[in-house]
Amino acid sequence: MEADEAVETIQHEMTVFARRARASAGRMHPELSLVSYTLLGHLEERGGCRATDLAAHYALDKSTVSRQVAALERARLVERRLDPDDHRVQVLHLTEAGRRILAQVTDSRRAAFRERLEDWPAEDLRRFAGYLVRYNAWAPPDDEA
Amino acid sequence: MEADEAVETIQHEMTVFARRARASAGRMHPELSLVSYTLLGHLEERGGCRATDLAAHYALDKSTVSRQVAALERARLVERRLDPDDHRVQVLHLTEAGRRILAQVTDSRRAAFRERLEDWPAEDLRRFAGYLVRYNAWAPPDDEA
DNA sequence: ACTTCAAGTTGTACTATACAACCAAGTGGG
DNA sequence: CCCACTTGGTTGTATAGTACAACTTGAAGT
Repeated sequence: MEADEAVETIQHEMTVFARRARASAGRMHPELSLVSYTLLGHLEERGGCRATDLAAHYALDKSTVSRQVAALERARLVERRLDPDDHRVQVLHLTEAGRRILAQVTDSRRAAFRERLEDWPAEDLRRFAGYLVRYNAWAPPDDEA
Repeated sequence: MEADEAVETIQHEMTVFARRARASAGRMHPELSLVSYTLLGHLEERGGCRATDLAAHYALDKSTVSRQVAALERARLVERRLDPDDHRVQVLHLTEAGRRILAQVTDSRRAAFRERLEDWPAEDLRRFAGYLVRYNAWAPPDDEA
């Protein structure tokens, strides 16, 4: 395979993947959309942050995040704590239920990935993981993420 | 990196990518959504097919395809030809304009990918492409695509 | 204090999608 | 030959996710 051809293949396969991902994620976990899952994961990693940070980090409009967070709060997966120093700010935290659901969905996603990748040699897994990190780390001129 | 860790990284990075892809594809090409682009590409490859085939191939509801195709027809990018042997069937074909737009978007997407991948050694490109093909080729128990 | 800025919410609109109900055209058994 | 069934497609309706614009409230700077 030529390098140019490889680029085209990458383009094609990434496109295929992108088209499939949301729908299949939704089918796997009707209880937690890909976006909600991502936001919950971010909260877990950071141990709480502001809606604005989520919006900036994921290139979503603040209104979008506002509604997502409202839904997550209704579902009792996150809670908001008013920042005592700046009353405009609501710091978002996972609830116990949120942590539980997140862990559960993460497990089930992990199981799906494991199954999908179970026949791969360890060396290929490592390389593939590395390539993906490198691919995603690329910062576009006008950042997209 | 351990193999398990690699699987987690793959999961994480694929998730990140999936979340970003549609939005950025939309921003790159407001004139042709990712789905429309994919459908047009399919028509180009096959040189015409039925709406039902598109629906089956991309795991989309026939109503979804119907509306997408209707929009593409309104935009004069595809045309429908009634199958003379079976009047239920409409065979879809790219129009000249459709071919043109498709080529243009493909070029611009290709340029974006090339830019993103320009610093990669050829060997890495080849391997990455191979991994993606292999990843996407996996047929889930209850197929998703 | 008045202006300006920042964080969020709400109104509105649009796209992609699914499911169900439907129509129209073939197909096959009695 | 007719009626039931199947297949390809459209339309009605509902939902999720998203953006943009207008607004509210609180903070900060001159």
